[in-house]
Amino acid sequence: MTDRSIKKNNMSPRTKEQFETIREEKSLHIMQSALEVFAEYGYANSTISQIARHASISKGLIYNYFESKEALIDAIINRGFDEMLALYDPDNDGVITVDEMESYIRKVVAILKERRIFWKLYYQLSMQPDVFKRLEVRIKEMMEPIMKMTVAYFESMGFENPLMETMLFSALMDGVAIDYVMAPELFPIDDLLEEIVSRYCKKQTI
Amino acid sequence: MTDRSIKKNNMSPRTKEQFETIREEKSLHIMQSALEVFAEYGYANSTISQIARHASISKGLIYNYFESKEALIDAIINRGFDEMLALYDPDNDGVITVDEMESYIRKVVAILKERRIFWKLYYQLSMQPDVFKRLEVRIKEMMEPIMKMTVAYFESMGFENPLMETMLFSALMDGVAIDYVMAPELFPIDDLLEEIVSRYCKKQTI
Amino acid sequence: MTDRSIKKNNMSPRTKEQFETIREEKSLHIMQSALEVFAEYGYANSTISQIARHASISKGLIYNYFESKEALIDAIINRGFDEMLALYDPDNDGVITVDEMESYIRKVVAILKERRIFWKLYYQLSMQPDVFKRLEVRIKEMMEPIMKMTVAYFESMGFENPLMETMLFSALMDGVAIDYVMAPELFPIDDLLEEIVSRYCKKQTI
Amino acid sequence: MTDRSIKKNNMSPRTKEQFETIREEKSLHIMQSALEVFAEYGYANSTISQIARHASISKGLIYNYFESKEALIDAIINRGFDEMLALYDPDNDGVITVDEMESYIRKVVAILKERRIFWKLYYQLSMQPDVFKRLEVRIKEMMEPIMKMTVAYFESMGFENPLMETMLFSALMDGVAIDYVMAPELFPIDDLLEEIVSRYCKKQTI
DNA sequence: GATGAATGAGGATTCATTCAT
DNA sequence: TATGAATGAATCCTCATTCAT
Repeated sequence: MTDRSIKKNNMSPRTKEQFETIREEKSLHIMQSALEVFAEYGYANSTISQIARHASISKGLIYNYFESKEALIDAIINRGFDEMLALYDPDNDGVITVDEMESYIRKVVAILKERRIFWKLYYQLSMQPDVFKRLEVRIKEMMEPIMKMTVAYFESMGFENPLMETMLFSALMDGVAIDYVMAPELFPIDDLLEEIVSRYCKKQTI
Repeated sequence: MTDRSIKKNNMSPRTKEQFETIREEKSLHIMQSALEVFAEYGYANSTISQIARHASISKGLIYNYFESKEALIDAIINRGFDEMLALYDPDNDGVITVDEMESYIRKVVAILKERRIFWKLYYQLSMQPDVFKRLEVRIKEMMEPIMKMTVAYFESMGFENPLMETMLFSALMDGVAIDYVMAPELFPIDDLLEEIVSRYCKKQTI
Repeated sequence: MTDRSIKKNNMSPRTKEQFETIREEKSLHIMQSALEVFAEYGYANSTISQIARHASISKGLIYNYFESKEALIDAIINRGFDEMLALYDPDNDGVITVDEMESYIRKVVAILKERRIFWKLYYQLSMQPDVFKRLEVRIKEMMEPIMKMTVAYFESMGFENPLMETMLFSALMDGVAIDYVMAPELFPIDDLLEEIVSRYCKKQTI
Repeated sequence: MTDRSIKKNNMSPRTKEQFETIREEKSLHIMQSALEVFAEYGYANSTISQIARHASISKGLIYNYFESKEALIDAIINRGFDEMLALYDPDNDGVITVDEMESYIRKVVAILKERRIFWKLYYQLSMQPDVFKRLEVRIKEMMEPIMKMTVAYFESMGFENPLMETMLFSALMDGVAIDYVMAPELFPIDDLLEEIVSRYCKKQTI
């Protein structure tokens, strides 16, 4: 009560901060709702009306926050990438240890599980030629350090052909991700995770 | 019957077989053109007009051969599946030898290379929830014998957990396929093929 | 006056007059901003948001002063007309002298130059059928005395067909106004003004 | 009857010529219908639906013939210009005689009367800043030879300041055109025409 | 008075599909 | 069989206007 009266102590307009908070929250809400709809029905099959309904807002409001349907999906994807980078952060310049590799693999799987819907949409879009073009640059930016790290890792592990090993490893991870994302209930990702870890991160003793 | 064949003789219109051949060819031509357009622009972004233009025919004619855009894509996919099955034909009920496994892997990659565009479209569609539903049954039908075969293979090879090995193997093959299909010029599929073969089909000698 | 300065001293609320002055000023500010936007982009292409931005106020505030976009443009036009009438004031009931005619012509041109933007908008709107209907009555009201005066003038000057002369004169003035308003830098209105004056207001001496 | 049976003698597709005829006719029909709607309600207030209804066709068909509403109005204006140029054709390089000037003035008025609706739309649009920009180049192209001719005429007629005379004359013609186009029933254009002719094309005899 | 988030009716445009020829 | 004109439902997007604060 007191709380409330403080908040609405007068009829003056909202402060800049209040507006910013609203924008931030609503923007996220729209992105989340859109993500769900896109992932469920596919980007092309989802309509702005559907998203608005799902988010319990009006169509027009979406355009108050995003220039277009395309800008909306771009924002969603970019935010997803940012989140992943924040979680992942591969700023290792030097040698990757076995432990670090294990940690990386586990992180990838954890993110996959936590944000499965996002990754479902991501894979859906990345197969779409036109969207792919828009994502290409960011994807390359993101993948490069990871690839480098992986090559370095396999080198340090004494593999004969680290580059090929990296490609095999990447393909495996891609395949695991897609198979899981498309049918999580059928895909025992945790078991596979352990297997992959034990296969790629066994500390070579003796 | 007789009546008909008599009529056909003067003014010599085409025979029934000729008609059918023409229909068949035209139908294939449309499917091929559509495949190319779909793969290039994505299914949803491709219009019937575009396909007609690409095939150098009229819009209307497409509807003479296919009920709808959906029927067209279904026909393309089914034909692709049929082709693959024809090439592959895994009717081995019994034990799979190492040679057979190698042959299988090589065949998959060969098909992938030969009909890359088709597979690009296939992966694109299979990520699309609505299309996926239509494909699901056929995919499962196709995959089941392959999965069975693979499990049997790993069993016969004495793997501890053949089912998991199969999933890892499938994920790897999926990943390889997707990575290749999306960026063939960057992906050294032939090298990887040899590596995979040597890894999974090494005759375990003592 | 005294009153006002007293009240201002103790944080006290503004007087009624102050409020009205503020309202009046803000209202004028909005009208001026809107005029500029309308003239630049055209009435239909201008949005309330644009006007608000141009006036550095919020959208909502505009509706605090004007019922609607239509009411806003009406207010602008009416104010422009009022200003013109105030400047012009053709309350001559009797005979118009040559000097009066000259003065009238000069005034029209002066107003045109001073408030070019307004007239640009005016011509823009008057060509728009729907807006024209709303303006029609006022325009006729304004034009009638001017027309009458002009007819009387040409009569008094001994023209054979004063009505036609009036129409020609009006058309000329209209044409000059439009040509100037649309491309002021290309149109030597001052030279033309002198020519028109010398042509229509030469005191016919013998 | 016979005629008809010839036309529909078989069920074969339309020939290229037939299609071209259809396109040409329908395109003109749409432009004419759109012109009427635009002139009546103003460009911005007219909807494609309205035009379609007025033309008794579907909305979609309009887009089969014109890329956009903008392209439609551009086509209308350009066609109007072309028609005028075809009628007018001022390829006089040398001296303009009094008769030619008279003929020109009469032609302008005749065109104005014949295609009043078009000119009403034209003036409406030319006041619209955005449309004006698109028309500007063509207008200048069209006006230049006319202006040149007029200057030459006034020069040859021994006027002191032919350039200013040309501007006055143009302004007068503009004013006449606009006044007539906006309210033809109130504007005695034929009388004015005679007056203008007699004023500007009197053969100066001694 | 002032703000800008929110609404929703309305308009331009697209495109699968039909149909007359 | 083959053509492309024609349809109209569906969709994106805009923007005047309202409203809570």
